[in-house]
Amino acid sequence: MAYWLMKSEPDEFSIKDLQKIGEARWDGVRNYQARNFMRAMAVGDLFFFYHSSCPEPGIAGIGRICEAAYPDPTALDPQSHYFDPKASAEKNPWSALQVAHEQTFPRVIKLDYLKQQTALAEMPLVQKGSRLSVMPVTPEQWAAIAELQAARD
DNA sequence: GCCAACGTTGGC
DNA sequence: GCCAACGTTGGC
Repeated sequence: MAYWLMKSEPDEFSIKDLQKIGEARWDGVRNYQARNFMRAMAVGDLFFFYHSSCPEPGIAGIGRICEAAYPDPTALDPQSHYFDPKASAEKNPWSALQVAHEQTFPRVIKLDYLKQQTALAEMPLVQKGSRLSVMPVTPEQWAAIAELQAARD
């Protein structure tokens, strides 16, 4: 079992949206590095659900992978915001996942607080200029964040 | 809304 | 293969 972190703009899709519907497709990723991480995910893997481009950027909860990577249908849909004219049914470079809600944190663990944690200094998330939207999380980092979360409630 | 940093595109 | 121009991300 592996750990990950995935970013989403809460205006588009938030941890509460996932909680409401229970399970959802994670799609629209259009970056090769992020896509490669998605393809490395296995059923049962856990991920931190991160809220980006919003008033309070930070980790908002936990989700679980319930279906491994498959071709992202939004790349083929001309109506979709994520439509890729270069993709075809035969050759679709983009991947989607099915994810399930696991936990919504009572309070978002804010980015500025995460940045203060020396245990998390290696995470792309806290590094200047990094825009990676899907990234691996080490067991140590996962434990450190879980501890931050537990310590506050 | 600004802008730094990054990824992608395309001419050469 | 280089690199300038452009588009996007995402914090602030």
